[in-house]
Amino acid sequence: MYVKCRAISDAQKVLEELSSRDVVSWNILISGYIQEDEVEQALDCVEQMQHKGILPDLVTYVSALKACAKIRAIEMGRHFHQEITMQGLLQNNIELGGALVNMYAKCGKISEAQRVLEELPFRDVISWSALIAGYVEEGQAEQALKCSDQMQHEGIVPDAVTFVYMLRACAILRETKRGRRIHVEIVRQGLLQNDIILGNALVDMYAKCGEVSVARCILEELPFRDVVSWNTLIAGYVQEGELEHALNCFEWMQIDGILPDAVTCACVLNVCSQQGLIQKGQTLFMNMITKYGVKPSLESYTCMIALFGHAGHLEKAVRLVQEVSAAGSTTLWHALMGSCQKSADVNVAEWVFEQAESLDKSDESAYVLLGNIYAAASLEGQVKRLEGMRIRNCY
DNA sequence: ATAGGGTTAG
Repeated sequence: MYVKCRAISDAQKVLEELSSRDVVSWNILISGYIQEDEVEQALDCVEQMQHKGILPDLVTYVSALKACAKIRAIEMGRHFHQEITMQGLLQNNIELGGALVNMYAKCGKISEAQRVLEELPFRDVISWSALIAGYVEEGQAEQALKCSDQMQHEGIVPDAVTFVYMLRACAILRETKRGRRIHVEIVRQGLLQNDIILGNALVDMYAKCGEVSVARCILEELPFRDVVSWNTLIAGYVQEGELEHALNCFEWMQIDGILPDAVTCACVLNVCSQQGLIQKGQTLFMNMITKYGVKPSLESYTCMIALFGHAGHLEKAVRLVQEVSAAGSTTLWHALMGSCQKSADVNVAEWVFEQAESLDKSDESAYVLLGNIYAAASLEGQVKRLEGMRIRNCY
């Protein structure tokens, strides 16, 4: 109950207070920690239970492998694999096989994942999909599609998850034709009616293949859309250089009742920055906090500073740098000085440098950047003078 | 009673 209510510390407390604990109570706590992304704790529990003389069962191993997959702990994963083999647990349990293939695939050990799959007494759509996923994540899209063929040759029908990976493979290869065949199959299975993730993967496949207008049609025909659907389409337009359309989608998504998230804001802010759309960028930057509940990241600031910098609104840019913590300011001075470098304006760069210096004398990067700008303008004397200053101020 | 694979940027 506590695990399902996401009150993991209460679950832990109850477990500690039990007069006796069996493998099931431990398994429940372990799966709870994994659910909360507290993977180290989960693995710790596996050790603790063994220490207390309780042997892991196949459910424990499934969770343990999932934990290893999450943090790419290949050595520990191999250790569990060994224990599983010694106990002969793979012979009669299909879930364990899937978890094992997934663990190797997530750790980037595709050939081991492949070998494990081949040696399983039973293969199903899940263990196959885990392997296909591994190939896709490694960028080996051809292999991923070959696997899906082989799977179907064994009489196993792809499901929504398999299709997501097959579509991603097509996107990597820009294989619109193959993607379209998969699309037909998905429609035939009626999978688009209640699966937004699959719908989004389809939109993404067409977008990445350069068919953004098709992607848009798919998006519009989905039974509903979420923030990822719109982000995918916006990214597609950006990729094709259709920035106007990208900005329009930003409006459409809000009309559609979807609140932009951090990904949306990052994309749109980049578009504003590329296009020199100061007003739009500034409005978005303000709305992030007040309307969308998105805390501007360091990248958002970098974007705004590049935008202000290129437009010559340096006071605004400097004020923005002053807003963020010292930890991020180095990056932002880089961005600001960088925008001076592009316009090759030595005077402006010097002014920005003075602003930076008055804030943080120990920061070397401002010296390096101004030095580069002097060098680009062949002002060797200034380079030397600056070097002298840097040595005095930074050491 | 507890357990396996999934989407978007740069």
